[in-house]
Amino acid sequence: MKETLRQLVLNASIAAFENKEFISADIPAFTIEEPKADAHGDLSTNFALVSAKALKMPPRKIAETLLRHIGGSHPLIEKTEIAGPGFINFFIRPSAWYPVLTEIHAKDMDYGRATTGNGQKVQVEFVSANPTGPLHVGHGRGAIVGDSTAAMLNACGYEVHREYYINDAGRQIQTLGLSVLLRCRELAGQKIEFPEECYQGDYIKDIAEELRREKGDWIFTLPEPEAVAFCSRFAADRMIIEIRNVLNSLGIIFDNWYSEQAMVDAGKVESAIEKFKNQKVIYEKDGALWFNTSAFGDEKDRVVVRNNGQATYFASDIAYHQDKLDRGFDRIIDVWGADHHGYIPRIRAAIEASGKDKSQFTVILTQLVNLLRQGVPVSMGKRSGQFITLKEVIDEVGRDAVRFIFLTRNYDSPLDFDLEIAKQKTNDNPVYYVQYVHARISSILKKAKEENALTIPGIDDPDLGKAMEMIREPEEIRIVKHLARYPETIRQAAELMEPHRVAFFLMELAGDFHAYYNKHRVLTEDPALTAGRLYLIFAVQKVIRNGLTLLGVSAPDSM
RNA sequence: GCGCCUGUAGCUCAGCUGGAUAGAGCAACGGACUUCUAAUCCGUAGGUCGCACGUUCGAGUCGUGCCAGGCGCGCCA
Repeated sequence: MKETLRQLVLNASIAAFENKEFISADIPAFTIEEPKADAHGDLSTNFALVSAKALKMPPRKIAETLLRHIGGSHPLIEKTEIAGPGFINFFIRPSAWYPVLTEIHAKDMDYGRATTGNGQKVQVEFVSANPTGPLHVGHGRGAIVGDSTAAMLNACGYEVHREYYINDAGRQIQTLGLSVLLRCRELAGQKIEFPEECYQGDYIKDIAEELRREKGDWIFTLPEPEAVAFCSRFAADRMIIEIRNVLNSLGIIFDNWYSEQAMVDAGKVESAIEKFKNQKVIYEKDGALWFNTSAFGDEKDRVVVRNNGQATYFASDIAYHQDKLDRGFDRIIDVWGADHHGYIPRIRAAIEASGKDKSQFTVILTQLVNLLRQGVPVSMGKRSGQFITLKEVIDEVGRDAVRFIFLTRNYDSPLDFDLEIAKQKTNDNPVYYVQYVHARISSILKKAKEENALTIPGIDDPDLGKAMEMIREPEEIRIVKHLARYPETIRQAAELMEPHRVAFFLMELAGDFHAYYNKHRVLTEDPALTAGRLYLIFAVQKVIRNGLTLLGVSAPDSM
């Protein structure tokens, strides 16, 4: 619809130019958009305002000229007007919206899908929490934002690859192993000193118990370094399984779990360092190796290999991102917690140093989550071991509500997650509001089926046209207009990587539907009217279902 | 001190990359179930868009400077 109008406006401006009424055919970018107020029509353009300078004419004069060339008898347009400083408002004929419904029914699950991605390969890496402890709600936010962003990119024709990077090399894994080993000794009755830098949580004890069940005292026969190494591997494997289960319970499935250790073992860190040494972006100073990140906009250069010969975390990340590029992804998206933002410039430097365009690399920073219970902050201290895990939150609140809550905020804003509010089945928790639409419509369709005289017209049904003509209540037109915006919403959400736009779209659509439902009956005495309304609400149900699916939220038939 | 993010109704948040009279939900108040699910709807009330300049036909949106809060600024991960 928008595109049709855009063409109409452009053609009219060209006609005016050829008629020497406009002095230029070079028109600045103008918009076609839905005005906020219904009184301003269905669609509106600022053409006359933005082109006033180029045409050296007052906006209202431009608008008049343009409208004269558009003429008064377009099949889509009921009427036009010039308003305010020079907006042109278009009022669309109700019948012009009907094809949207037919399109929804024809495309069904594919309604809203686009091909703008052109099959480009995109990798979305998210969560990637260290396997040294359970996931918390902050990880949950990244998980859900990452997963839904991936889903939206996929819906727009990108070939999406979801990946989890496992930090299973390095010191924190050693610490994990040591923590477990000490707990094993404790279980065996030995007196131990449990260091403060070890992981304090009870899950360490659980893993230690499991290890003892499987291996008994065997672990104590190993020399300490080997025992720690074994415990590290054992514990990390257990943690990964646990993490995977929790993410699965949110409906999140990764295409790949990428092991840092495996990458190191394959020599990829060394070869990446070698490569950048040859390019002279890695150099030696004070016995350490440095990456020349400041040449790419970072505050200062960063150490890659310490003077004791140990590679830093950054070295692994250089190699990892190099490997992503080598795997042929056109775009790389990393979802990180906001506390890692200082890390972006150096990773970006590593990407640019390998000759890639920085636009191919995007970081989504999800802001902090404050976990509350009835407005009171819940302690999140990892050190104390006293924290509420993501699993506990999901168990208490439910998958759909957790996902929706994280998706009704821009990831840029810090988020208060109140467990008590999340549990309530009210409008503080709008997931139910949206799902209720789906359930209500299912209920109507079921009833229509039971009264089997009432059926939804098929696309080839000769009576379809007549049925659609019955859709003319303002509340109905409002819904159809809303449905028409769905594909654009998905495109924007994907392009901007802002899945919350879809959640808000659904809430607004739900609002329109509930208002309609309370005012009008779908199942009536008039077969044509009923058919038209069934056609409408079935389309609503499909869009709600499609949108919820992208958000990873279920669309129940009854509630 | 420097960098990133945030600041919109009492609370939680939107605001479609600059449009017209700034919107929802919750909370408050008043109404609507013998009808397809009341997890719903209708109405009332609620605002100096942190503050100040600037950019232009037009600013919650862009720029600069302040103020407030959060998070970062290791040869840690």
